[in-house]
Order: sequence, then structure tokens, then C-alpha cells
Amino acid sequence: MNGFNGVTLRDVALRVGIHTTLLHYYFKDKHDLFEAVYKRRASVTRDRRLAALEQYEAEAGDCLTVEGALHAFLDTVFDLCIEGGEPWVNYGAFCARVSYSHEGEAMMVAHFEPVVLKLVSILKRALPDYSDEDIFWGYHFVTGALMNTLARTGRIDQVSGGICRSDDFPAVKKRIAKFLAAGFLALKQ
Amino acid sequence: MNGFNGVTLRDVALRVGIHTTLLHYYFKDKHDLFEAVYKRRASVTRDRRLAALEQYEAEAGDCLTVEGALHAFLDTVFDLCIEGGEPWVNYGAFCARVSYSHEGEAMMVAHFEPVVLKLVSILKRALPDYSDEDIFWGYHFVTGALMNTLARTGRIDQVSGGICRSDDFPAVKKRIAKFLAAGFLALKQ
DNA sequence: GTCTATAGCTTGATAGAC
DNA sequence: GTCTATCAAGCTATAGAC
Repeated sequence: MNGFNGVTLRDVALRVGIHTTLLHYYFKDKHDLFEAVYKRRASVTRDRRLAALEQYEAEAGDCLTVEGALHAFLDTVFDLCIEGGEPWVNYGAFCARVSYSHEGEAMMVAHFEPVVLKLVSILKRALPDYSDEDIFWGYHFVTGALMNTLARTGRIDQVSGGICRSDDFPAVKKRIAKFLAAGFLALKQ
Repeated sequence: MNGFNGVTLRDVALRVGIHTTLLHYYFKDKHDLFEAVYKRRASVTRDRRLAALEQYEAEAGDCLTVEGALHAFLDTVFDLCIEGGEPWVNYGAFCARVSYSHEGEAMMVAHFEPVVLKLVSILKRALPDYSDEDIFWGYHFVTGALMNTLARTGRIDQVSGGICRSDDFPAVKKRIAKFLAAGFLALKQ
């Protein structure tokens, strides 16, 4: 059905068009292959997102806003999905599912820690009178909206009767930063 | 590790303290057991949430607000987790993971459709000049924040260095409706 | 590097005694 | 209803020819 145990090495080999045993030749075991798949693209996303956040921080100077920070944090991800095509879209769905397992969550933290910390540091500067707790719970809601988008479950398609489509990343990109930034600003009211 | 294929019937039988074959006696097969686990509590949550939304609609009259609707939609879930203890907390985590699989997404729609439709109808009345698209994308962000909370991955614990805890449902309940309602209101600006 | 062959184990599920 | 015994199938992984 799904998940690490829902896909066999035979499935993978068949899809890739190679012999099953070759997977064992190139990777130590199934778990090693899994991690390799995760890591390869993780470094690309991480570097781009970190660069976007640093660029925003440099350009905005002392006029940092929550919405600006969220644009830098989120838009890079959606741009990768929009411009990178199927591989990156699938990788997003992969990450979203990984993030919902305890083991996967550790992988997420391990690889994206610097990106998150940079975002949080900008948010704190943009919201100097906010408690750490409010900042982090706000970040928690950001992750939820992001992951639910990347997961591309098709739920919004069904619920909306086709008005919204799970793979319409431009539609999400247009709304998400504005939506979440307003949420942050409302926490202190 | 996780998911439908990550748990064996032997695991379940051992945890419950019965013999493996009894699972086959009481349920048609593994999938049937899975659905039974899902359905039993789903009806309880669905009825409570629907009742909460209908009560809010009746009490608010013509003064419907987004935040009021979201409180009715969300608070019932968190109250179940807070008052229902471990079984309901675990069930929340179960649902969050189920919702991220395509097959599970269909189950979610099948069981919670009336709740979602009721929320959407109230939101439309509270935001009469909004497009369906904006309403549904807003709902999409709501689901993300909710599911990420129920999933209880422990990520926010790590990222915040212990300042926030994944199982602190009261802390989420205090913030989530206000946060998301502000997001909705910002979409039209 | 790529294949065949196969080991060794776990899985979901059933038959049948009690 | 509950147990023992067991099956057929599928899994990851390895050994070894080429």
C-alpha cells in the first residue's frame, strides 16, 4: 500500500528497469537505498532554501517581515515542484510521507535544521515582542500547510469537487505565505 | 517501521494479548481489521464535530465568523485528545498517517465529508465575497495544521529545543483557530 | 558489472482438533 | 471460541558463474 514496507526491492528494480540484485550491489541494503534517495535531493533543496533566506535577510535589512521570510522559506520549494517536473513533485510527496514517521522525522530534522533555524531567527527579528512558544507553534502550522501540499493526497480535489487540484502548486504559492503570515500576526492579539 | 505494511498481524495479536488466528476469526482479513479500527472511532468524532458545527451555526445566527467556525471544527478534536487520553491521541496519529496515503485519503473523505461540507458552508456564509477557490485552499491549510498536530511526530519538540511539545494539545487549541482565521481574512487583501 | 540460483526468514491465511 | 499445526507465497539478501 505505502511506506517503506509497502514497496519491495522488486518493485523498485522493475520500475527502474534493472535486476533486483543490482540494488544490493550498489546499496548496502534496503534502508541504505532509502536514505540515499532521500539525501540526494535533500541537499539541493536545503541549499536553495538557505540561500533564499539569506538573500532575503540581506536585501530586507531592518525591514524584515513575516510574509517576506515565509516567501523565501516556501517559494523555493514550490518553484522546484513547478520547474523541476515529476521527479521533484514525487520527491515532495516522498518527503511529506517520510516526515510523518518518527524515524523520518529525525531525518527531516537532521537535513533541514539549518533552514528552519534561519527562518526562526528571521521570524524572531520580525516579531521581537513574540515569545519563542508563539514563534514555534506558528512554525508548526507552517510545516503542516507545506507538508499537506507536498503530500498531494488528492483530498482537496475531492472535497472541492475539482475546483482545486492537489498538483496546482502555483495556486498554493499565490496564497500560502500571505495566509500564514497573517496567522502569525494574529497570535499576539 | 510504519504504515499498513509496517505492522504485522502478529504484532497486533501480541500487543492485544490474543492469538494471531483469532484476528482471522473476528475479521475477514488484515484490511478488514484495519478498516474496523478506523471506522469505530471515526463515527464518534464525526458526530461530535458535526453537532458542534450545527450548534455554532444555530447560536451565532447571522453573526457567523471564520474563527467561530474553526473553533467548532477544531476544538472538538483536541478536546477528544485532551479528555480521551491515550486511545484518542493514538487514534489521531493513526488518522494523520492514514490521510497521507491515497487509499486512506478516500477513507477520510468517505467518513468526514459531511463535517467538511458543513464547515465550508459556514465559511462561505462568513465570507460571502470569497471565491470557492479561496475557501477551499484555506480549508487545505486548515487540514495541514490539524493533521500535523495530530501526527505528533515530535518534530516541533526537536526544532524548538523542548519549548513546544507535540502532545501539548491545549497549547495548540489556544492558538490554531485564531491563527487560521486570520489567514482566511488575509486571502482577500 | 550483471546475471542465475537459492538460502533463510516472515508474512497472511487456513484446516481441523478441542 | 480458542488453540496447534502448517501452508503457500513473498520478502531481503547472498554466493558464485560469467
